[in-house]
Amino acid sequence: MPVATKQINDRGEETRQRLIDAALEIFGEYGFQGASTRMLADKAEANLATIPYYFKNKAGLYCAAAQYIVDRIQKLTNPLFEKIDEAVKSEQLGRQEALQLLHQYVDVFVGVLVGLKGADSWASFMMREQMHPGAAYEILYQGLMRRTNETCAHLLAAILHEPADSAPIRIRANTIFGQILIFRTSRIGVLRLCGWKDFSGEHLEMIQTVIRENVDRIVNGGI
Amino acid sequence: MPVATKQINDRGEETRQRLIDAALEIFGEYGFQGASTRMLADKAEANLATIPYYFKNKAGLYCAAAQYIVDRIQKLTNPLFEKIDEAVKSEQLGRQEALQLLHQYVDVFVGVLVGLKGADSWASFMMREQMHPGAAYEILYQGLMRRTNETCAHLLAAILHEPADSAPIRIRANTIFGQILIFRTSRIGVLRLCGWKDFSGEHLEMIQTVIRENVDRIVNGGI
DNA sequence: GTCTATAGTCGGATAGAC
DNA sequence: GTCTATCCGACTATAGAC
Repeated sequence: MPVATKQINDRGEETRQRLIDAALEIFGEYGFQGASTRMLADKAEANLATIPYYFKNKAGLYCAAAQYIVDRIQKLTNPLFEKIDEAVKSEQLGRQEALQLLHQYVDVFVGVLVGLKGADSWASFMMREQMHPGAAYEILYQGLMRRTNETCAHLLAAILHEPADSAPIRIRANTIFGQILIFRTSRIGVLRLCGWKDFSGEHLEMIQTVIRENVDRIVNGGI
Repeated sequence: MPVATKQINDRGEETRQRLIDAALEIFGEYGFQGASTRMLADKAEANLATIPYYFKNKAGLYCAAAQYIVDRIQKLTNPLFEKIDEAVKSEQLGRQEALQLLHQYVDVFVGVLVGLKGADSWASFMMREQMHPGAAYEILYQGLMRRTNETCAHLLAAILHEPADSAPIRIRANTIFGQILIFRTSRIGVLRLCGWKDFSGEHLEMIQTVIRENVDRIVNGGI
């Protein structure tokens, strides 16, 4: 490929990526309807007409942003998911090993949901779609939520000796995830209640420790 | 007061209330920016100009809707809050009694957050403000969140013999609330994962039972 | 207290130059 | 691939009749 062509392509790819970065922030803050194409283009330092050029329309950019979130989070969670899948499939998953994997599950999601810097807009984006499914809901559900829940359910099933798709296991998987999620969905309120400025360092560790303890107690009470 | 005057006032009050009802639904679904005054007026079957007349502007209606949510939820939670406050102040709050009150706390909030019909728009409204505080945040925080968290913290403090404002207690109070909240914030996803159509009857009872069990195990593990 | 009419602004999308 | 210019519809808020 000639150098000139490659440079042109790269310039286009950069503009495309700047639009997605801007979309995450702007859609995250104002929602689909609240965000205007002018805000998006300004934030990306791109021309207004580049949005229909690269993404067909505003909704196309919205879906591209959702897919970007899915890809980025999958990179953080997939190593653990694959490890757990393998352990579950091997059918030799002991109680202690499963509990240890559950601890890692908690750690990974506390890291991603509570600790990850710059994930505020990702979280807003996802929670909006959860509360009011729109064009990007299916992308997020299929790409993230389903596997996240099923992985936790499989671990609980191994520990509590119940089928992974039974209602009590599904519910309990959600109560575990909910203990982490609240520090994201109610982040500002929780920080204020605790008198903290952010969830960093020791605060993050405390949250992790408490939730790990809770999880231990929840699954051990069911012996 | 002459009958004629009263009738006029009532008609005005009715219009005002219809606007607030519409505001809860429309703002809940589309957010502040996504909702248009035309949608609001149409839904309320009121004239467009009644919005600035009664609430000064769109933001005024938004805040009035927030205050309405606070008032309605307080009516559902205050009886329990007052009972708990009294028990805590009496300084004779035993472990068993505190645990029983904690069960009632779970039941009330599962009822309000998960089971309450027509609360979808209330929840959307509140979660939006949580994620991106706007004009109504202070109304919701002072009116609902603060007391909800503090009440749970006081009960945990009585059971675990720690100060109510210590970080571990505050965190644990949030992990308990988070177990309930997820069934609201991720309602659609959870229903889909469980293969349910709604959270009614036996499903609601199962959620309540699992969370109660979890709470028992969490606080009893800390002996 | 409610209505119509309208002013003034901002929205998404497109056409066509470069 | 990026830009300017522009169309046209939708928006909030107000003025003034009833």
